Amino acid sequence: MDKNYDFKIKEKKWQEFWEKEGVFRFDPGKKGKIFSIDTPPPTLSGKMHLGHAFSYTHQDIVARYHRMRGKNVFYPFGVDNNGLPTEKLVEKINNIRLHDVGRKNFIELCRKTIKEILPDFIADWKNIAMSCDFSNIYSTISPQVQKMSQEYFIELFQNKRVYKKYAPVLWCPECQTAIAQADLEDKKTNSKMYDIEFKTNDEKRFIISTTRPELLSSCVSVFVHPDDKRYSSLSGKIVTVPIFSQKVIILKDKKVDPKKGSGAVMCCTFGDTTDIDWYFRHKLPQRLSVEKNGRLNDLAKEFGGLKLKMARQGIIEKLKKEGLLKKETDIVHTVNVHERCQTEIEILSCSQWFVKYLDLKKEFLAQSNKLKWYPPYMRKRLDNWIEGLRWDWCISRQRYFGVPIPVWHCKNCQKAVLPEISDLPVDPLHSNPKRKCECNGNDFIPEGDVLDTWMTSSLSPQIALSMIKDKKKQNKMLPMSLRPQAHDIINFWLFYTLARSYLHFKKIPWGDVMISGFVLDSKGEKMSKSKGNIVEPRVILEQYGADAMRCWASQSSPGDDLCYSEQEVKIGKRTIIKIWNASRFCLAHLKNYKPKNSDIYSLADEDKWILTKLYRTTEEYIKRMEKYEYAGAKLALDNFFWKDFCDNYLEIVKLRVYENKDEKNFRAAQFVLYTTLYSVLKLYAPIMPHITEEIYQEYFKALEKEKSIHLTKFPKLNKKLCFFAIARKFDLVIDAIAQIRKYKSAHNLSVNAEVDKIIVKTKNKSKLKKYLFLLCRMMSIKTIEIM
RNA sequence: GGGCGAGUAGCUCAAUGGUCAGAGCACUACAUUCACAUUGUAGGGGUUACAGGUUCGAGUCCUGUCUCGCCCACCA
Repeated sequence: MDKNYDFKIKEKKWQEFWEKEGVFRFDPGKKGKIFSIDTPPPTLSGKMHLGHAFSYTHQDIVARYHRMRGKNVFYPFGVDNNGLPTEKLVEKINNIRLHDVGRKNFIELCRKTIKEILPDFIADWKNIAMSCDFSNIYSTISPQVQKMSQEYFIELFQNKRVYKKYAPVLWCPECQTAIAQADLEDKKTNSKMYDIEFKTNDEKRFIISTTRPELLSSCVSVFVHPDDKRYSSLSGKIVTVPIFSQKVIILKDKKVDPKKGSGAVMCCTFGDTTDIDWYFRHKLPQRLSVEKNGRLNDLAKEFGGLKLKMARQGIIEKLKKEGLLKKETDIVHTVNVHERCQTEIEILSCSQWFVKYLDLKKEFLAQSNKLKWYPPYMRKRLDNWIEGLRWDWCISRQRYFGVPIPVWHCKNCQKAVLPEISDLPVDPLHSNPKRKCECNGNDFIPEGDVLDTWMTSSLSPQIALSMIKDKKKQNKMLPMSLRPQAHDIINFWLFYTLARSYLHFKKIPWGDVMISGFVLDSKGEKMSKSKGNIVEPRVILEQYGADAMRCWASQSSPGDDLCYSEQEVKIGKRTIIKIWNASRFCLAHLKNYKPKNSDIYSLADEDKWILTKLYRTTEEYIKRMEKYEYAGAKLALDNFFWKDFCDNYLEIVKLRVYENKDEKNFRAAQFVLYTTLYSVLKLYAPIMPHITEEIYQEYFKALEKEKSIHLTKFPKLNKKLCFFAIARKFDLVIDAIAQIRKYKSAHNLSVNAEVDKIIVKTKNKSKLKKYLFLLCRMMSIKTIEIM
């Protein structure tokens, strides 16, 4: 073995080897119980961020662990490259806006851009040593996936779970599309509360408070609290809205908070969700003055055509001039913004497609309860979300690059006409139905909207399994074993997948759910471009390598956030070097050694001690890993490897391997070095796949049939190599060694310094006696007295 | 406002209700041929956020308080 381990050369070498040899290719016919993973298909973006490197490492450790436990692991890989996120990326890269270039050109540009950036993007996942089957990567915009997405849409349509309706919807004026409840985010904003004077028909003046004076033209009523005595005489009266002069009625509703502002509030169609509620409950008229492009329309009179912010300024100025603006107060309040672009959302009425599921909350909660959550408390997040659902799922997007909604509308009777399954995928804009409408009509208006990207990615279990040719096998693999993902998309991807699985199959999509936390910067703050505290995985890989990065990532438990610390990546690198050097020592004494079972009859007590510790460590490691506690498993292994094996056992065994006097005794030591080192490597393999592969190939491969350490199985827990009583006795020797080291350290002596006589204090005089000779030789002491 | 989680050494975190609460990092001292200075040995460092309670025994269980983080709701 070389003196130094060069990760830059070796990591690349083994990644290429795994790929070339198809080490992680899935073979449905292979022996072993299947362990299937619903890998999160990363959303296509320029490059991987550290949060990805972190959470994908966790799932990869799990995949590698189960593979080495003898399971047949199905670990697919896909890329989510359709819909709004991809469109936003393409707009950014090419510095264009979708509506400016037109549908055809934009879709072409999307395809071209994806083709250019996809290989580099996928390479990032290979570089962190994901053990996915990369021989067959799915893409959510591929014709096959589009076909599936449309097919399942049609199924929902036929089951009356999907409907189109003219209704108030959440709207992003920036992206110019309807969005869903899940796409909202909170944002704290500095704003102003304006007190504006209204006047009733009989000239009574009163104040309403609003943060959105630009919606005055949309005002359809004024609300006060039923018990608010200040306004009891006003209710039922007609008021005139300032500037726009529409007459509206004053109504009572308990939702009004008398303490807020003046206690009187205007209701607009639509300012917020309360307005929608009032619109339906009080059967109010609609006055929609906000257009889809975020500008006011003619209802806003001279402010028509202005963007909302400009309109607000103009309206405020006019109110001031007319003496109707009584007060401005600075406030900080939270507004809903679109998660993809941070633009404040509007509510407007238009025709959209929805998945009807609000009636299924109870069923969804029951499904959530059937899942095994790691950590368990994450379930509450989902349950909370399900309980708080208020809108059916709006699934249509007024965008271009996505899965088209496979529907035509009959011009004659307005009915929706759907394609045949065998004709999928279709783009209604470029094809016609193959048969006439039921009404005999033959003229159609194609549906131009595309599906919400989550409509497709919520089918990830089906998409992943569709890559397995054997249909029977596919069905048997549902539910899948595990969904690993980060906690930020529990409300999106996890929920939607659970919902789809229930709607289509009445099944849970997977048995286990493992949730990863976030990566924070060294100060515990979120990483963001604006703060300039982003750490790129590429930089870490370049400097310390993938194994070191994985070593860092594996110290956090499921659900826990982790602060990035370069110092801790360095510890990962140190561990790798330690493994390398310990292996060099062991292998130097294992030349031409072939393990024989008979060697165990000559085991010395120190051998039995370390083998027992190994047994216990392996047991603990497996126990932890089965519960997805990779951090705990690693901790147990680190302690064993560093302290028990390197610091103590290797130091003790040196006497024997260097002097090499007794053949049997020597072979026993070799047996232990072989067994322990090999076990340590295997147990480290899921966490640090490259260094362990390198040492396996260097030595163990010649004695094994598997072409990669990652295809070998973990050491079996063998009771024959477990000697609890002797190990307990030998702990006294370890204690004595510690005492002697302490003495030498206190007297500024080197560990090897010769000492004439040392007195060791112990309660187990008789037990320790047996080991005095060993202690003397190991610690360079002439005589030891025990007390 | 509702829900969830966390609070243990300077920092990052361990610890089935059961020995004197442990590691790593950082700090200090010492040690250099023999796997490894990308090292080893040792040392200092604690009112386990606070206040009660249950128990033979509490970092761990219960109640309350405080602080921080996250999710959801509110958004006039």
